[in-house]
Amino acid sequence: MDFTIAKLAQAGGVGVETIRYYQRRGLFPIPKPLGGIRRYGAPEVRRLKFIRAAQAAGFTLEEIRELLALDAGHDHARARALARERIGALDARIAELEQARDALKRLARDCARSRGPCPIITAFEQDG
Amino acid sequence: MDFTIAKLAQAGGVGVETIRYYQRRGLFPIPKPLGGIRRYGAPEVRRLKFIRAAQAAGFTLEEIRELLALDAGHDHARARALARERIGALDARIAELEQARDALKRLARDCARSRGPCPIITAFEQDG
DNA sequence: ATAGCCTCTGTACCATGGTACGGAGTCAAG
DNA sequence: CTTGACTCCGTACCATGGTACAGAGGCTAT
Repeated sequence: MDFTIAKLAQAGGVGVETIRYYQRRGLFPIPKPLGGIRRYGAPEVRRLKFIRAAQAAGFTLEEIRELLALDAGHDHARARALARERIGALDARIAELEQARDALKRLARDCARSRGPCPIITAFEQDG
Repeated sequence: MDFTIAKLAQAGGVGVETIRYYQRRGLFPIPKPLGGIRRYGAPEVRRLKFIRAAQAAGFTLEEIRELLALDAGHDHARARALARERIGALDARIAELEQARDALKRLARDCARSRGPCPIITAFEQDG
């Protein structure tokens, strides 16, 4: 509950430089130090975890900055708009990756059986 | 069937500079010009489409370069190893994106109904 | 009170996948 | 036989998301 930047970084599973980077990017508040060194606590750990989770959902740091700037979470409309936008992008990306995965699976199967040019390479060349 | 670089780029839906970049990266052969200017044909269009398809599947340009270097597609074993590796990564990434999407969907629904702090923001802070 | 580790600040550098630009050469049409 | 569009080449620059490092100062244990 009383962290230096290194402890905070460790708690969030990131590097110290990453925290500083987030501070520079405006994703992270810069607490006023009690004498030269900044102290962090549970809210900062949560914020850090939020950033990582949002990143996993494909939000860019800039979008995350905006989400965080919807101070205390009272601008529901804007947050929902960002969420909907991201859900759409996620649906599209998931479909794309599934298609790619299924194509690769088929090809890997065929490849094990065929002779001559590898289907993994030739197939992509046809319908790519 | 007789393309300059601009036509090739157009056929593949990329920019001219992107083709040159691929040439520099070794993903693309540099045909010997018939006098100062290079000519491309159907095989180059296929190769370009292959590159774009492989990118959509999440291969890096370096991996694509390797796939293409499995000259004429005869190194099945290596191609399959790359494919399997990529399939695993795709499965993992798809699962991650699905989880993120489902979480966002739930939150967007809750957000429409709630008052006070927005669930989209607070929820990520809990379980992020 | 000093060694040794940590912090702060600023700046530079990295990988990835391009994108832009200047200068010179090429090519087809008028 | 020149104009205008395109090509080639090299180099520089861009965004994204960090990562590294130098120099100065702070903190803690001995």
